Amino acid sequence: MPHQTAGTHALSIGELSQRSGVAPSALHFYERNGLITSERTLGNQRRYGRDMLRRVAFIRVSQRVGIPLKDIRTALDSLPEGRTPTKRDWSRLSRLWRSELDARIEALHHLREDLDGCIGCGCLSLKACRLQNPSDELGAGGSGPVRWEPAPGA
Amino acid sequence: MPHQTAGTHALSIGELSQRSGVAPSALHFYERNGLITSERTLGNQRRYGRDMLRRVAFIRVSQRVGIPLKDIRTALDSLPEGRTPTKRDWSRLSRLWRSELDARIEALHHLREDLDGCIGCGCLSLKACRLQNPSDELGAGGSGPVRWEPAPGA
DNA sequence: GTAAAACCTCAACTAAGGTTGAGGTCAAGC
DNA sequence: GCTTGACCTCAACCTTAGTTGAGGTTTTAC
Repeated sequence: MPHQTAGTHALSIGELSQRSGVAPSALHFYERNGLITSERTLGNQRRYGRDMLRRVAFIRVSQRVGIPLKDIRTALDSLPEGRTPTKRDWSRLSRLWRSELDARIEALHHLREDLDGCIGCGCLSLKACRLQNPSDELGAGGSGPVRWEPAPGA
Repeated sequence: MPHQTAGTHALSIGELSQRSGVAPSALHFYERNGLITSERTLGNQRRYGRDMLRRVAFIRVSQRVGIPLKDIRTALDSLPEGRTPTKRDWSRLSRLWRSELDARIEALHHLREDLDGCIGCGCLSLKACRLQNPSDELGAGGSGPVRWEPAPGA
């Protein structure tokens, strides 16, 4: 540990890990995948700017919303280069997931209705039961709603 | 194709695949994992009873709800052996996922509230922002609510 | 100045839910 | 009776999101 305990110095990977609650191996992984960046010491050890704390925070929050890392990366790539992102920047990004979350909730409500129908009839019939014909709601080849669940078979 | 086109004969894997919309490779996979079963012809080809249609249907529906195959298998194992499941049986199983779905919806609502807070302040602060402290709601080592999302870091 | 803790890279492994391909067999129709 | 499509097994591979371990280097603390 360096002398400063809560100052403004660059963070080692251990410190970032501690403060963000994300394992060092995961931070390595994020860096390999372009989600975070680091400077290096003369001895090749990573040093993170303090804005990386918020960046990692954003990554975790996004994951909680269910966004895949690939998409999180795309969002992060839209941050301005050359300057530390402001609160306004982060605010904008967070807003991105808001509609995602709404859609997800909507879809679960639908699913619940359908499930209730099926609980009632116990049918699960391929012909009659809507639960059996997701093509209905995914557009069956058209450009329907976004497929927000992992979509097992596709 | 056999002569009967819509009768009551046992289904080949191709037929089950067609009628259920699930790829043969996935059916193989389900069988390997004990989610479905088949008889074999003298020539070692799979023949499925017609109740497998509903079984596969249940599997897909469950996946849409977000239940992992392992748990779907546990549910299926609770079906009575020796007789074809009735609608009542399927109804009971479907009801199993109902509370699962409710919990999921609940959790997303919470998350949305938290996200709204963060959109407002743009903070993502490790100290102040609830989104940053999921330990709050996961009990931080206690036995809190069920962790229903993949929980990336744990 | 040295020991221990922290760090480095790289490769291999994990889990879920499958898909793909090789090499060989079965069954249906003509 | 033979061809063709459907089927069989088994092993390897895919994606996502990482973890684990080996073997070696840096930093920190005393």
